[in-house]
Amino acid sequence: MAKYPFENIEKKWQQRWEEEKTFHVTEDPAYPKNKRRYVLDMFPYPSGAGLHVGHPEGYTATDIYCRFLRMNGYNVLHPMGFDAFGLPAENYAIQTGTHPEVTTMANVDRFRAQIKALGFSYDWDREVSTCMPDYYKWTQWIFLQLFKQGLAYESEMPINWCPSCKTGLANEEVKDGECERCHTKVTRKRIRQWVLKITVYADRLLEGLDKVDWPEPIKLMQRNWIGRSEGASVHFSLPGHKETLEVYTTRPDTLFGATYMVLSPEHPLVPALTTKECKASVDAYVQEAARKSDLERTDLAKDKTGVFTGSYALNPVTGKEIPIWISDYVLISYGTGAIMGVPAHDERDWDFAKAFGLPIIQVVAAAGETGPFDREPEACTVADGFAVNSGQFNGLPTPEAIKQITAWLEKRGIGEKAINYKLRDWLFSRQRYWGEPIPVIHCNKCGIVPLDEKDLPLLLPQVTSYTPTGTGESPLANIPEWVNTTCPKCGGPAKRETNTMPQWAGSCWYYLRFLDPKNDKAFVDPAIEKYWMPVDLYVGGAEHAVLHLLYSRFWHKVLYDIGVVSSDEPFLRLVNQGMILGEDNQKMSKSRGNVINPDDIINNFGADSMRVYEMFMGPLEVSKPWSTAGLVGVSRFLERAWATSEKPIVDSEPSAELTKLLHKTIKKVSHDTDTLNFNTAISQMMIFLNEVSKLEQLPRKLWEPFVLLLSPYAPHLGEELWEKLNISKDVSAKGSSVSKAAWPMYDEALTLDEEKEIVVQVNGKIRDKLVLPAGSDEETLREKALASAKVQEWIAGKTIAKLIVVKDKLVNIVVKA
RNA sequence: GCGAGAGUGGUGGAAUGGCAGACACGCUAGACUUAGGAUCUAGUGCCUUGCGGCGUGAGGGUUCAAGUCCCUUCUCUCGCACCA
Repeated sequence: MAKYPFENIEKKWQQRWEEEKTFHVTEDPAYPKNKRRYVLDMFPYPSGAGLHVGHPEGYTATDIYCRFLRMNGYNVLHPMGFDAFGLPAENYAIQTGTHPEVTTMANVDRFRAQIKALGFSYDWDREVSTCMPDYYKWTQWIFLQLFKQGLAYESEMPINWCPSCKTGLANEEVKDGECERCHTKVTRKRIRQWVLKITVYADRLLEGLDKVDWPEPIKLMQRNWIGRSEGASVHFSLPGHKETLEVYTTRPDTLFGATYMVLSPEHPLVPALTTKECKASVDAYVQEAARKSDLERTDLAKDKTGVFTGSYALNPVTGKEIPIWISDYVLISYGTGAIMGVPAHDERDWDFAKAFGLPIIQVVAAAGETGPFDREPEACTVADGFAVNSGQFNGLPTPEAIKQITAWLEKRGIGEKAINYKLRDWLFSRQRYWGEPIPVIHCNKCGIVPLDEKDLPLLLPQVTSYTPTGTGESPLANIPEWVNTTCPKCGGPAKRETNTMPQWAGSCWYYLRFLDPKNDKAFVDPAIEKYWMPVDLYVGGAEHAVLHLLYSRFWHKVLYDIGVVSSDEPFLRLVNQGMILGEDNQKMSKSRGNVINPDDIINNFGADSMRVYEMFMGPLEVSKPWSTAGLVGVSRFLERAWATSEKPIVDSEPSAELTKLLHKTIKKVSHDTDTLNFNTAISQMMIFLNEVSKLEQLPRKLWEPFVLLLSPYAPHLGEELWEKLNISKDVSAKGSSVSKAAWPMYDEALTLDEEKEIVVQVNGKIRDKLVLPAGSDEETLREKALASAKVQEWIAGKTIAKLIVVKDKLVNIVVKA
């Protein structure tokens, strides 16, 4: 069989689509709200390596879905753009002196060409790149809104610092104590930073998850990251000091068991609480802790360390003095940076008390435990139970004890109900060049002054050196003529902010810019925003579970609160595509040499084969290995479709059997495409084609619907086959495209079989099969089953205990010896 | 350690609690040929000469019936990791 001319076909149709703007979309009011869909891909970072086979997986899925929706009468917004600010281009600039804009634009061009070569139905008139001034003008504008809302502030806390990237990192960017990007060990550094108050939105971000159709694991990851917990604040008085020591605990019911306190080494009260005798050891410990990296303080040092401060606090319920220690197992960044030590009911406190010989008092007993409870317990128990050794609260089950002790504390003004989060504010500035300049000015007189909105965009200046200073200042700090400016408020001399925004900034809101990408009056026109938003389907990798997807939701909620967007959640439905592994079942990587290049596949097998194969590999959501042999199988399927199309088209009626198969196929492909189960939809099309390709002549009634079904999957071949079909109808004129044709309908009646194969089981084992008219009643099934000779052999001499009949499916005869 | 997900032929994978292995790859045999990642036909879970038996990581359970539901357990992948 001749190889089908995919090179010509694919080039031809890609040109046609481009020239005729086939996929250009407008806010046509004729479509009611329920006939509009916004289907979004996670836009790529245009790396120097070019497109990866992973990219087309999600892009093909959404493309098929969009084409399917259009053919079903929907107005579909399906845009693409580029996440174009980022470190690799800047690092390349440091090595070669080439401006990041030059490399980035070259990479964007390459990515665009590669993406277009796959025949996706994007509206390219809406393309955006986050590094373009007319785009980042609005990123800066959003920053100003955050600033005005009091959600952006400067801070000088010790932060995660990547010595290799020479920049600060957000908590979300640190994995296993390493920089997520370059795997360098993260150290701590104290420099001035811009921080966004994402914590203010913690509850809203949590609640919003209940409203969206996202994979549960992703929701769970976000919930865990936000890490809300309920408990109580307790104020311990400090004999000899005016201050009190506040701690946060989720187990106020264990207060009677608090036998010591621990402060984080960074806690502000440490100097005041340290007695003369203990000063030397405390100072040494504090210094040692400051020197350690986070990793050393956690992973490598599970053995508890700490020193006594020499001071005591009063346990508010027992009135006893308990010693105050410092230890690095208490984190300054969570709660109040201080804890009460309840060794009997907290593993960490148990370890600490054991290490330093501190008293351990049991205050919670398991249900049924009888005591006595006056001895030191043998093991730490964290489970709920009932209170013991807790005075008036004895006997209360844990939840009730928590309530009552909290109320008791509140009444005396020494404690109250409290809520805490693991989520920290978002460290938003980077000490690098290739990012959005933060649009604020530092004035000696007026302090921090935001730029006026009319002065946006604040352009990135040209620099001679891209090398980060490494001292905590960006390369922008080395350009005096840019840094030195005048204060917009007082007109006096002032300095520009030299930090830039992280890469997440541009990707936080790109889905909004796609709506109205050329608007220079607003970041999006409100009417257009209302027309499309929110995003109906968002497809991308799971690696963004807590980074991009949390940041985006945060910004979106702020934009909602200031009234510039109409929904409080941006992405209604999220689907994560699985990773495509190498043929060796390992993650694709240059070092393993198992990388598949999409360009090679397109050149050798065509874009349609690539698309259909990636969808045929398995379910969209799971990881699966690449197999070139599997690709060949799909390629043969398309070859066969082409070969079949070369047969003479006839208007005669197809056989009843094939008509039935056609209607079953339309039904299954329609359903499976709608639910994104592309692999089984393709399988059904293969079954159909295997039968139809046996014919000598091709009935139009079979072939037309099949071409329509195939066309979202293999759009170039689809167009070509459609054109071939319609030559006699003379509608191959300009503007005609299979993508504008109507999706085929099926007749439910024609999908039903007249005869059903009935399985006959004896004691659950298949002993015979009967063919009976569909809908045969139970009585008939029973009679026919019992009449079967094979069945008779198996039930001879036995008594029938039970007889189960499932209509149109099976008969199970349960017999006893 | 905690949390989540996944374990089905030689391979990728199908299966509203009702015929396990659709579809595809690979393999075997045959046909054909303009030797092409051809094409066509038949076969292909394991054991057994056969009747038949056994099979969805392992072990229990519920059910007339379990890949599917429940419990226990193992392995792998991912996420979090002293968050009080």
